[in-house]
Amino acid sequence: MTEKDAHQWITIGELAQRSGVSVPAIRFYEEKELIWSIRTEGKQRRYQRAMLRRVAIIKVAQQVGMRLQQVKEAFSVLPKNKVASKADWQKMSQQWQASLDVQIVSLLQLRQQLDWCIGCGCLSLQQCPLRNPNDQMADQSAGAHFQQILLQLEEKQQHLTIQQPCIEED
Amino acid sequence: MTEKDAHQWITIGELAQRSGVSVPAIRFYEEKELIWSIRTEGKQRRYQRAMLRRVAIIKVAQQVGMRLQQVKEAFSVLPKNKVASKADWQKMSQQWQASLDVQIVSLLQLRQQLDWCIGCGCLSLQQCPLRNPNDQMADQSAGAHFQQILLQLEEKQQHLTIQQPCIEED
DNA sequence: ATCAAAGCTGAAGTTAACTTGAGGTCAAGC
DNA sequence: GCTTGACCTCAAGTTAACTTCAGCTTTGAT
Repeated sequence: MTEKDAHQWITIGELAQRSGVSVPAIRFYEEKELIWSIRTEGKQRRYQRAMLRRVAIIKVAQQVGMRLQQVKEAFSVLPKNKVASKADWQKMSQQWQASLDVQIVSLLQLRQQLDWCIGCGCLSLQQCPLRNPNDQMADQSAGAHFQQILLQLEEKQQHLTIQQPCIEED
Repeated sequence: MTEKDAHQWITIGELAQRSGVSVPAIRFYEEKELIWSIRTEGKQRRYQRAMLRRVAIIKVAQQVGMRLQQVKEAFSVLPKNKVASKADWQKMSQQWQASLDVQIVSLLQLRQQLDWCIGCGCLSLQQCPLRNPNDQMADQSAGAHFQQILLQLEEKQQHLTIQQPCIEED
């Protein structure tokens, strides 16, 4: 192994520590084929640094209620046994967007249902999104209020941080 | 029981069917104290129509990755043994917003990470949000792009419907 | 009065996503 | 060359959120 090659591969402990998940969890992800490794002569796992990105994505996806199976399916468009290129990730991105958007909209609806629908007094009225899921956001004031929530969230994002330790690669 | 009283209480079967979850699931939620009922002389459960709202909230919350325990905690600010008032729901709403916002921001980050960060070529660059979680969205173009995503989502919401059968109450 | 559909309890089974433990092997610094 | 922390496999245990099953009771329509 050259100096450069040595830099290319990391141990399971390093992957675990730097991505913030446990060592057995990493093995579990590999068993489920969300990530992959090569083995040393002594049968120990060595991961490419690029796996850090995958584990990070797994973690975020789980935080928002996705199953490992869904993540695996999303990853399935990425090439096996070589590092994914920019184009590969782009392809995955596109295929994932629809379900991500459904997820985001669900959350926004939940937030609205609590923050706005209930808060503004439509608890028992016809225009409540909960009562009329197909017809929601129909009137102007609803749309305006929705946009306002989005703008507030945009601000909030500058300050919020999700738990995501040292990731540094490629 | 008067005509009006009879209308007030629904069976477990009706609650299940109209909220779109199974009968055992309803019992399970009650056992976990997310909902409650009174009993008939013959020990059968009878629910207030208002429980439909709770079950609906449970379902949406689960879709976005929340645990029943979290939902229970959120519900805990609502009054026990009487129907929650508008003020009660408002109180719950406020207490839930912070964690909801974290959740939404996580999702938006995931979406961005795939759709924007990777798609635009910063996969291996310093300004990637994945690499610099504390410093993200710092520059102008990032902010502009983020806002654009939000606006697209707003449109999308008019067409997307989450699975949520007949809810009609109070 | 009867009888089927709907309900009841309690216990056991299921799936996802891990964790914990036992018993043995590798590799890197002294 | 040896020791010790990191790694290995395999198996069993755990928690959440239910589902399924067995055996019995209630309800409501005829």
